Amino acid sequence: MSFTLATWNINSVRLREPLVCQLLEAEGPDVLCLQECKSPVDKIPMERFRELGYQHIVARGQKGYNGVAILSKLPLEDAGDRDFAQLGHARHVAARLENGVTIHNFYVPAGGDKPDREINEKFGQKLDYLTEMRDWFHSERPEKAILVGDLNIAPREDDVWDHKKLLKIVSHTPVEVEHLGEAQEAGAWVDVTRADIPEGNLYSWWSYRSPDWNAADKGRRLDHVWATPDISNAAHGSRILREARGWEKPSDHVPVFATFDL
DNA sequence: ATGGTTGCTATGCAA
Repeated sequence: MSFTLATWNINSVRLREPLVCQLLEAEGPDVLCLQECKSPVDKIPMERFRELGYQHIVARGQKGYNGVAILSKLPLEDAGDRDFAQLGHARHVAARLENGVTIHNFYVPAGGDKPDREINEKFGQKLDYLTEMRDWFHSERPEKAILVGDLNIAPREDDVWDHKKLLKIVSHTPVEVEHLGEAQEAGAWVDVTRADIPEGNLYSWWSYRSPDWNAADKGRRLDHVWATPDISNAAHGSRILREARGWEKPSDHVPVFATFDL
């Protein structure tokens, strides 16, 4: 059995319902994980998604902020959620496919502007969120699992447009990279995208504030696909749909894909 | 050091 999965920070699922449909029609992933839906679950426009064959939907939402959803052609069951760092935010949901694979969909806190928890509470919350992810994976020891989402950290030098310029910019500071690395290690998660594409710069996000995103290309790889070692060898075909950043009324993030042969 | 843009929702906050 083979299935293709995509992850996309959609930055309002209601505003961008047409773009979600465009992606589902053009690419037809078996599973699409969305973040920043910015919608209560009962206001997610599910009808069009269902018409396109995505009959199975698991979501967590809140008004205006955060929100995660998993749209699937394949049957899946809700596998719960966790409120890491007790923020009361809809930032995680899990679902289980019939083949026993668990999919974790994450939206890690962005962390505010200043990379200093003494003066910026949000940065501390981001680090705490990652620490609690680490502790949970350490106790849980995930198996046959895939973790995707907007992790709001670009860990490698070639995950950003200028490593040195970004060392003090939230999303690429050493302390964040270290926290993310500990969470990854605790679950023995394999970075599927980088296992597939080990060389070269990779970005999944370009700021709205950069006037000519394509020419300037000041991107970061904030969106990730991880898998546990028991299934990571089954992953291939990773790609990042850069062109989606140029679509009409785009999200600032683009979809990241991987295929699993299981 | 600062501002640049977008979305939600009605004013500033979060990203």
